[in-house]
Amino acid sequence: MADRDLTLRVDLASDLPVYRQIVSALRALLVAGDLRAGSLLPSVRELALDLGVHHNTVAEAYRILAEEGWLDLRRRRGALVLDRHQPRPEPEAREGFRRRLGELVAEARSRGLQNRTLVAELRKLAEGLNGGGT
Amino acid sequence: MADRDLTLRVDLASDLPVYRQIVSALRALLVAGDLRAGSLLPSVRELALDLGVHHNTVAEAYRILAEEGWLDLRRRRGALVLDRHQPRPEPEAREGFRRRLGELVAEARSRGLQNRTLVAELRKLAEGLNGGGT
DNA sequence: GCAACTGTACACTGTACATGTACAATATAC
DNA sequence: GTATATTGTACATGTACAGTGTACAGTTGC
Repeated sequence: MADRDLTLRVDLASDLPVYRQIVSALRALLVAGDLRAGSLLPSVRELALDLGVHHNTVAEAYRILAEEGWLDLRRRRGALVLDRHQPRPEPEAREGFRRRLGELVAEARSRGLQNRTLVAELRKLAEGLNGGGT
Repeated sequence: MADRDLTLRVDLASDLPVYRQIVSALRALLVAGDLRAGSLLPSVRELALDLGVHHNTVAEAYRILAEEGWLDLRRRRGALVLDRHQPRPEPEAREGFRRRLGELVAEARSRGLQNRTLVAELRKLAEGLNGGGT
C-alpha cells in the first residue's frame, strides 16, 4: 500500500513510450518535493492498474528512477523514496537544457501558442523555482 | 542547392529518433526566423550526407514539417520554406506546454543543474521571446 | 510453515526506426 | 524537343525497442 494516491496520467496515443512518461511525471513530483523521502510509491501492479498498463511497464519506470537514485526497490515492501543527493552536473548539461528548452518552445509556437503566453509560463515557472531554494 | 548552410547536429546515440531530432532543430530555426520564407533547404541527400544518416531519414523529417505547413516539397526543386500562418492553438496546448516544461526542468534538476541556472535560462529565453513580437 | 503480496526475469508479439534500392517527376543543358 | 542529372517518394528489409503474458523469487505477517 502506498502512502498517498498519485495523480498521474499517461497518454497511450503519445509518441513517447509510456514508461518514459511515467518516469518524467514521477521525477517532476520528486524534484518538486511532492514525494518526500520515506514515502512509499504504489506497487507496480497498483499503479499499472490505475494507469491501464502492464505492471512490467511501471516496473521499468521504477527501475530507471532507482538507477537515478530516487527510489529503493525491494520485493514485498515496494518502492521507497530516498533523499537523493544532488549529482554534479555534466559540463554539457546546461547547453543541452537550453537547446531542448528552445525546441520545446519552438514546438509550442508551431502549435499556435502566442509568445506572450509562453513568456508568461516561463516567468511563472522561474518565479516558482526561485522561491524553492538551491 | 540550398540557399545557406545549416548548422544542425544529431546525436545518433540519443534515445530520440534522428528524424525527430531533425524536425525539432529545423522547427526551432523556422520559428526563430533564421529560416525565412522563400529559402530553400538543402536536398535530402545533401543534408543526410552532412549529418551522416540516410536520405530517407531526412525525407521523413521534411515530410513532417511539410504536413505542419512549414515546407513545400517538390521533386527536383527541393524544400521551400513557406510563410506559415499561425494556427489556432488547441485548448490543451497551454497546459500541455506547462507540463512538459515542468518535466524538462525536473529532468535538468535531476541531472544536477542548479535552480538559479535554470531560472537564468528561463528568464533569458523569456526576454528573447518578448522582444520577438507576436 | 503457509499464504499473500512484492519486484523480477524472460520469451513473445507488434511496431517504429533507419536503411537499401528502385522509381517517378522535373529543371537544365544541348 | 530530348537526354540527363538531380530531386523527392515508395516499399521491402534488418534491427531494436515497447509492451505484454506468464512464471518465478524474495519478503512480510499470520
